[in-house]
Amino acid sequence: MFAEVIVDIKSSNTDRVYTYKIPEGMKLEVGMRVSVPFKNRFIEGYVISITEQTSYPVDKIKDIHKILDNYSVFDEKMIELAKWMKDYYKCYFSEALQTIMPVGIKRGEKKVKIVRINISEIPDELCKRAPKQYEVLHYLQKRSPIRLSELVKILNIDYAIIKSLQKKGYIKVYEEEIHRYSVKDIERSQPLVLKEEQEKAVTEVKKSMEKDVFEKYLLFGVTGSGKTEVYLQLIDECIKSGKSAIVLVPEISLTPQTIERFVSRFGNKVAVIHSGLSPGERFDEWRKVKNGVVDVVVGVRNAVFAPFKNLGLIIIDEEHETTYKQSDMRPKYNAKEVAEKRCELENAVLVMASATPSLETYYKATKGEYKLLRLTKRINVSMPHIEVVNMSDELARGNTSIFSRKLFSYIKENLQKKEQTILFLNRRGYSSFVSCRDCGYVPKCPNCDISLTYHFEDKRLVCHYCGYQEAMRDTCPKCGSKRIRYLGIGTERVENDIKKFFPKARVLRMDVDTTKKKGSHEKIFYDFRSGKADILIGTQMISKGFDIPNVTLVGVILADITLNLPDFRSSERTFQLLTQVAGRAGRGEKPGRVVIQTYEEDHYSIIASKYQNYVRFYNEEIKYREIFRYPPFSHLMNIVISGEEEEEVKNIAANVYLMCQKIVNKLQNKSYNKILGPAPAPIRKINNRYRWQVILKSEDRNVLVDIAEKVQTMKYPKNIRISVDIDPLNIM
DNA sequence: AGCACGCCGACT
DNA sequence: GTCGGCGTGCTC
Ligand SMILES: [Zn+2]
Ligand SMILES: [Zn+2]
Repeated sequence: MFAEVIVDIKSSNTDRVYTYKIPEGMKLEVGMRVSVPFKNRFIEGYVISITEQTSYPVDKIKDIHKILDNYSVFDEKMIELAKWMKDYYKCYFSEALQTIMPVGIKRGEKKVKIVRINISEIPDELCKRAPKQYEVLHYLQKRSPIRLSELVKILNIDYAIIKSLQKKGYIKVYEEEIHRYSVKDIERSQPLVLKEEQEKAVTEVKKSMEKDVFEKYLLFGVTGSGKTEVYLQLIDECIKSGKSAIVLVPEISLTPQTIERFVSRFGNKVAVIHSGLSPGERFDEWRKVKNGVVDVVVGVRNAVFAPFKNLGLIIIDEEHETTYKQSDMRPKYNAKEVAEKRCELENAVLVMASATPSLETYYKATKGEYKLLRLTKRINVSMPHIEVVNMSDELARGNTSIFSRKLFSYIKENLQKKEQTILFLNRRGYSSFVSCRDCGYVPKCPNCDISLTYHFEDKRLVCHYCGYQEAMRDTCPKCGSKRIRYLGIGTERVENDIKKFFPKARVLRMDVDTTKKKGSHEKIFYDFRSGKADILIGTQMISKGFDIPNVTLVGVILADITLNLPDFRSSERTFQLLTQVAGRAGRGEKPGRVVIQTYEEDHYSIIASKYQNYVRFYNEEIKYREIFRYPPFSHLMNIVISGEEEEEVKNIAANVYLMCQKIVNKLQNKSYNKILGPAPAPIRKINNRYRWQVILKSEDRNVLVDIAEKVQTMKYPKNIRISVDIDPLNIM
């Protein structure tokens, strides 16, 4: 008997199946982790199938060394899922499998090679005789011990150098283990009586679950329409029919309150996977699922891989959230797509829910790919009163402060009434844009229609998608005004101005600076909630999460910042943000007021937010997407080239561009394909590495996948790194 | 010749 | 990703 094994090596030429012999008496199962001989060492591998025969010459086949766990990690469907992931996201098979695997499973077994210097003085003759070896020793005098792989990368050397130093006894190389750093009783709740719309949604989804068929739903429910109760009753139905359910929740809203709602209904049948778990704790939760101890998993992105044997339902709360996309690590997967695939493989039902669905999702719902369920009525929540203030008017009337007269007077009133205020300001971010203070005009790229980024160094306006450039203007092309310049405000400025105008107000600030420490985010919320401050100033983070009943005023200092992010989704982000921010005002019994300050009061995102009308926003935005062929009318792919020498990076980026062009030109089908760039990435330098990017736009996702394959297997100079993201949600 | 070092291909 | 083998080129 033979086992087909995927080995744990991240390289394109080992990304295939290797055949091993199963020794007599070894009780090997499909999906087990094993240790196998590979060249002259032992490495980890994953058994993806067991066969009677093999086409590979039997005399060359080695035996499996040993089984690593006493159970199978992946069932057949999970292996199928990994196969799909590696093809869909163009990653190695081993990476897909490791993404599905719980991190804690490896415990202390993983080893790394460590290099330690063994002499105090570097022999003089080495300097001339073997300069590279001298360099290594010189470096080790400053930093030793160090990981071998790190040393090789930093000094850009070959392993042969280490080998000869080791032979001479100047250094020692040894293996070391990687150490991992190392629910209470809640009163049970009863199902609530559903309102008509909720009842209808539950009945509809229930029908599909009973039929055991793969079905996809979009639950489009306004803020406060009781989506969670719908989830709870669907899960209840699912469990009753002997199946299990997964609920994906954005990290930020996985609060004690949220967890309590699930635990109070389903008790110890619920496992919670949040990002604060240590690898060991994660592994424990994973085991609970595997052993059938729980029926429900509530968790963040990677909870989509919860290894239920009989999955019936996946719910994705706040479906439009970008946290469902893993953008920092390979594979760059989106849990929404993975969930869809998993449901297909398991004949389960997928329910995606949002008050502000992503354009792609709503588009698919209009095309009938997702069945649309609506919750239009708010339960026990009144809609806040939303007002938009045109900041150009304020300037025209001589008000140069960052607060409009309206917002200023509302803040004053709120302070007198002892009611709380939230002032929202988008993070100034890594890029800045230019706008006309008189008419709101913002220079955009003629090719891509995204806002141009202002570069302070050379005073030029640059498009981060395609590299288009123009000189900074001194007059507005729309109205002729000379007041066209960089626009941006930081949270410090808002805090200072509040202190200046309202010296007695107690202010809390919540931004990247004040929330660096773990738990500080929660502490600020707790302090504010318990009334320790009158005004909370914050960025993105305050738009979701905790309910604060006493907040009756929300001020958006400058909606333009979000509106002009260099991203084709900036309008969508703005609408989502403003809707969420509006939901923060008046959640208690007191009615809320929202003031949105902007220079672009006629923008459809702003108008639709004012009337809290998603469909109105959607109808405008979808037109723009179609004209400029952005998703859902195409797929994007972002290729980032990084390295220490900017010139080199730029040249490689140009090569990558040419290669993409060659592939596109050779295509037989006449699909729409466009290659943009190369352009400097919005974040031009990270960790001393310069970054350039090439962006591709294609109607046919397979074209992008093919190019991703070629780009990733191409040879590059050492120190040049390539990162490919298909369907990116953030282009940085 | 003898060593240093970069490059290439194979690993079941 | 990691290893050994091999070719080149420099020094003794
Ligand atoms: Zn103007
Ligand atoms: Zn452009």
